[in-house]
Amino acid sequence: MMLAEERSERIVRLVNEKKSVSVQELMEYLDASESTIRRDLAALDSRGEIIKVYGGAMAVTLKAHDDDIAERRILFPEEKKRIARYAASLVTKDDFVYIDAGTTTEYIIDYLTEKNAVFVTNAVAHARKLTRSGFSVYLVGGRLKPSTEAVVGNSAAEFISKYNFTIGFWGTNGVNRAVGFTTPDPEEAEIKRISMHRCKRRYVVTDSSKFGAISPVSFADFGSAKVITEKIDSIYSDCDNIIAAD
Amino acid sequence: MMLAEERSERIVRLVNEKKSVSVQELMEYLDASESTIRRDLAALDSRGEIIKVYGGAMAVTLKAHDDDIAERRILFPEEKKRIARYAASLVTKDDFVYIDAGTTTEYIIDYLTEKNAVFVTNAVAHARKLTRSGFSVYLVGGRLKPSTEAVVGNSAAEFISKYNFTIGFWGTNGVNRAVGFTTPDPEEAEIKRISMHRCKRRYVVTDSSKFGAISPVSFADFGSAKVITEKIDSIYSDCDNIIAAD
DNA sequence: AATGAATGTGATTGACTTTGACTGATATTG
DNA sequence: CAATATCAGTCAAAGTCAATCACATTCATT
Repeated sequence: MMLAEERSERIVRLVNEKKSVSVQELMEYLDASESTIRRDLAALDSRGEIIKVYGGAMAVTLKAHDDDIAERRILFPEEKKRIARYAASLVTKDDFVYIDAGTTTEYIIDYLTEKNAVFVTNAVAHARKLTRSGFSVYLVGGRLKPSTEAVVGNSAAEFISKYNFTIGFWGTNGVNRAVGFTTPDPEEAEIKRISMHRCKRRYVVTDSSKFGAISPVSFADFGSAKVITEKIDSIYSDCDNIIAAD
Repeated sequence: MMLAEERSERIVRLVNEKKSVSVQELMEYLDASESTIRRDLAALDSRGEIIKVYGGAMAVTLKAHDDDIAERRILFPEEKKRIARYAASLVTKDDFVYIDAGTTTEYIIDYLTEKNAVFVTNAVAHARKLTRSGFSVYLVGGRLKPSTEAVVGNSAAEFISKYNFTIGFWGTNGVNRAVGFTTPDPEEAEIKRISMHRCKRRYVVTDSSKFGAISPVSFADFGSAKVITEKIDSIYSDCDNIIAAD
């Protein structure tokens, strides 16, 4: 029988590799009972090493908010990866890049190739990932929000205001023609708003399910950024700022 | 019968090869009793050569901390924990606390109890640990240094300069009467220097092995902070700024 | 040689932890 | 709304633990 500690480590490694994994898969792979796997997942989740979701677990990713049920499902994130790959391809050698906290934006990092670009982010996880991949990273300073481990607040806003980004990527919980881009958390919205103001080429990355949705706080007008998504809803087919990632 | 020393060596070698090993396996392989294996594991764990876990032991996965691998070996948890416990007890309700990057300072977090205090740190790991324990945390903004995942550089210095700390804790690689406190990295030294200037009650936490040592860059005079250590070297017994943690 | 202090060992113990099966509650799907 | 899957909780059995004890060996002192 495997040591409990070793089992936990393997779960974390597996979850991080595959991004999401089901309880069933873990049972087979680690040859342990459902109860044991569930207990492990609960413990790892409470330590913040993984995120438990219905049916299994996902890698730790900073998401806009935990109340978004769709985000908390196990989903094979093919769409997100496609979106991320396209977004990453937009970064060029001399860019000074802002990357917002969030799941979709995190995937972008996996596809970045331009080692000369300089990156700024307010997400602790993104910063670590970037620096481990050998990119030059600046972390935004300020209050650390416990639920998402993103940096927010006055200090953060002030910090960002010093920079002028050439390109930036933001996540969103809602894309709506009338109210623009929206998110549930006022503090994160404020950071998004300010960072967008300081940026020349603005991209909102989102899967198509967010089209039409409205979350409590708006952080930008619909026309103020290009939207990268996986397929364009017919209702929005006349918009020239929506890009379908192939 | 095998020599105790040889048995220990074999355990370490086995653990490092296999990454994890159970007590049962070791009993068979070394033909020793459970009691003996357990005693060996306890000793090796306290020396930091392996990590004891429920059911057996795992290899020490040394994380990339450029300078203090040696430190981790010489003197493992007990002394550091004692130092950390004492340091943590100094934090009171209304404190605005700076915590420097480093292993010893990280241990302090485990013993903090004062939930009303506010914390600032330039170490990503410390910030996450603090926020998960329910403390209010501000992360210093600036360039993320890959090797230590600490925030350094101009931006960081400027960020820190906005604050006035009531109490702060710093690690060091050398404590020397003549040259003061020293560390190998110029950038981290700069951050230490600036954060100390902005702080009223300054504490350097260090194990006694660092006394007398000199590292490349000085960041503070010997007299400018109180030193918390586990035992006072006789050569320094006349100093009134050294505290032995009980 | 005899003594006894110091150390290393293995057996035994009761306390504690982990595990897998089971169960009724809750969530998801068609 | 019914069928199915997943969930958290409880339980007994198995496994693991630290503490203690008795015994053997070593080694310095008498």
